[in-house]
Amino acid sequence: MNTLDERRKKILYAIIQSHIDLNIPIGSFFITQKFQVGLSPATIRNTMAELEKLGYIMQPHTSAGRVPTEKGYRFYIDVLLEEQPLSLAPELYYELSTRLTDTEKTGTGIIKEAAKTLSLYSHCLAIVIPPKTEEMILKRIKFIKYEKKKVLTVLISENGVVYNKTIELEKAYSQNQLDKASNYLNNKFHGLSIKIVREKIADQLHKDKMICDQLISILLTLCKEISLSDIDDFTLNSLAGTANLPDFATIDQIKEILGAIEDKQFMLKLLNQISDSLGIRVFVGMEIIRPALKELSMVISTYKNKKDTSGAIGIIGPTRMNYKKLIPMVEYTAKALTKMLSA
Amino acid sequence: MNTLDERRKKILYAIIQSHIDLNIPIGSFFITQKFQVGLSPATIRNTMAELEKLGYIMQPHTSAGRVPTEKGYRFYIDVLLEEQPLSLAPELYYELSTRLTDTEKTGTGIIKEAAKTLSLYSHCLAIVIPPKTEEMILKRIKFIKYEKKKVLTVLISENGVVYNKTIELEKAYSQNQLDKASNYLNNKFHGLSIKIVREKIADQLHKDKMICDQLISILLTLCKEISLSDIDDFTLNSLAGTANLPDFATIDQIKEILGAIEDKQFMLKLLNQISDSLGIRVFVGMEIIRPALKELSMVISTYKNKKDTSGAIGIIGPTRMNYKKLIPMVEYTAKALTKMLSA
DNA sequence: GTTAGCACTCTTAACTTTAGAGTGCTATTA
DNA sequence: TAATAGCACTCTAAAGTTAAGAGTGCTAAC
Repeated sequence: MNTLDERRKKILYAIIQSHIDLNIPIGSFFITQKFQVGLSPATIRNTMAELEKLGYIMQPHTSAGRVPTEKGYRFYIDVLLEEQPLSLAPELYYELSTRLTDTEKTGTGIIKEAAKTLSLYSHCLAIVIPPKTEEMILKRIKFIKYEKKKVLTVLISENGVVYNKTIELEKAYSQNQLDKASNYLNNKFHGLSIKIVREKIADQLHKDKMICDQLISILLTLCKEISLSDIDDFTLNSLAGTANLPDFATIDQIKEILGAIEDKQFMLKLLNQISDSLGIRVFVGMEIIRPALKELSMVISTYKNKKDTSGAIGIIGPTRMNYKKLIPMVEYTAKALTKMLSA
Repeated sequence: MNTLDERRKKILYAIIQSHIDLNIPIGSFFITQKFQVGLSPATIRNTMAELEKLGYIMQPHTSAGRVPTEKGYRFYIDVLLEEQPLSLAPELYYELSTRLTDTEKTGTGIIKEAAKTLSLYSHCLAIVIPPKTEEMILKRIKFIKYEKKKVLTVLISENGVVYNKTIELEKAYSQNQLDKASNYLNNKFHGLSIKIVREKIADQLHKDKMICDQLISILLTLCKEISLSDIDDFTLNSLAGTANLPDFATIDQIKEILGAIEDKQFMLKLLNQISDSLGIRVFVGMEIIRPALKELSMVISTYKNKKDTSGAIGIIGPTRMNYKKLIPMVEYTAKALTKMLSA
């Protein structure tokens, strides 16, 4: 796929870079002016015709310059940008380090702050997916009774992310019994993930003579109920928290984005898809995800915690976004977040 | 102010109602067709000229029909709509009652659900302001230690709204001490508001010999720290949760709205302003609040709990929104919410 | 292989035209 | 005297026209 000779690469790069900067179709004459390529417009035109035949660029209409196709952007990101070192806007260093440290925030707060900062500097919509609850490492768990059979579960993960979930039990338990249950869990399962806890709990319970029957049933119910279902709140928060809504998108597109993000299934699928390929990932033209998101791209990276599985943080912007600047930006933010969360 | 004779009222009503329905300037001929007013276009034109002189309507340009001014809308809402019974769209009855009851949600969940439903049926942006933490009635309070000096405070209000707040104490306490503190608070102050608790705590403490010194300092710190500062999350959630973004607003306006809503000060001011005048309140042309919100209006109502002070729920939409339908809608939603929360 | 020259295409902006909606004024009617 | 018909007038919005310019592809020359 990356079988383009040097001249073609050079010209393709010039076209895409110029189009990203100026948001206009790029003509042959323009390139001779902006880039010292040592060729005449006519020659460039020939090469452009070839690139067009290969599917990297296209003409909006017969007498216009060329704009990159999705294939073109893909090549630009995968091949052309790889060949040159990407530099990070230095403002972000300072901003992220101060924003993420000076607050005495919980893990959740840090993650949100990172998203806000990212949005501010990228001028895109920032999105965050929190670490999977399933694989979250338990630091503390507490059950608080607040109605006959209703119990509020508070989970605190290793890195300070707090989850609340109300669950309804089959029968009423006293706060005292609930405290026993949470103490038991805290002692036995501290430092393990919910997933593991659920798997081990049956084994453990009947070995441990000290546990009364009620406790068993409480614990089983609890572990069944604690699931991924609270993911949505969190993601949306981080999105809307970004005050500067994108200039690039139409209202319909924003609707579509919000719709997609409200869709839990979608977010989970996305997270799975990217957490396989650790590190940064760029989606060009998101129509695979939703048809209406054709002209949008997403740059997203996983972040990790001390032991937990990763969440994801990234941005959504126009397909012609400034990848050169934004890819390192997302990358750095994810790294900074990882560092802060595992500190 | 409401000194318009019957004919003028009738014609003003016809203009505003038609303009709301069709979003076009309304001409004299149109009115004779749509309303059986028993007058000729010429007569109506005369009346229109008078109404224009009085400032209730205006012409976008010389040869156009008339559109309502803000003063016109104000009059329409305060006088004209008062004179006729407003009816509630019946779908909402069913929808709200099922949505708010069938879920085994906490108070927070109920409030959010109400906002979502409201947004869905009004096609506007729904906003919610949660009840003031200060005056929230305590049902349960719990402190969970999760780092040396860091404590997660979980408050559950009378109506099931859950608040989390991380606080940092001056010295480290054991979970055991914290449990004592929360038990003490639960016993002594159950059913009172945070505000009252704070006021009474000093008195109570030195009377009660059973309390050790550490506990006193914990409690004082806690009550100092628990403030209104967590309001923002909640409001934003409820806003963004509404999937259908408004068709009416420009991107700039949406930005502005989000900006305003992120502004804690603004929300608090707004809440205070409306909670004085219990019940529903309509803001026409919100440029008082933010200049960029000139063409937007807000219909907002307070809702209450068993004993708590009220929060607010409402919608933001175009100035030419369908008040006739939306005012009772917001009103009913607020009432339904009040009912559910105090059940 | 590269380039200059040139005819050709197509878009965009500016200007012109036209139809029609709605008005205000005046004279007329009940 | 209040209501109305008639009419000239104004202004907008849509459609049509024109002209400039940007960029191309092709061909012939270097």
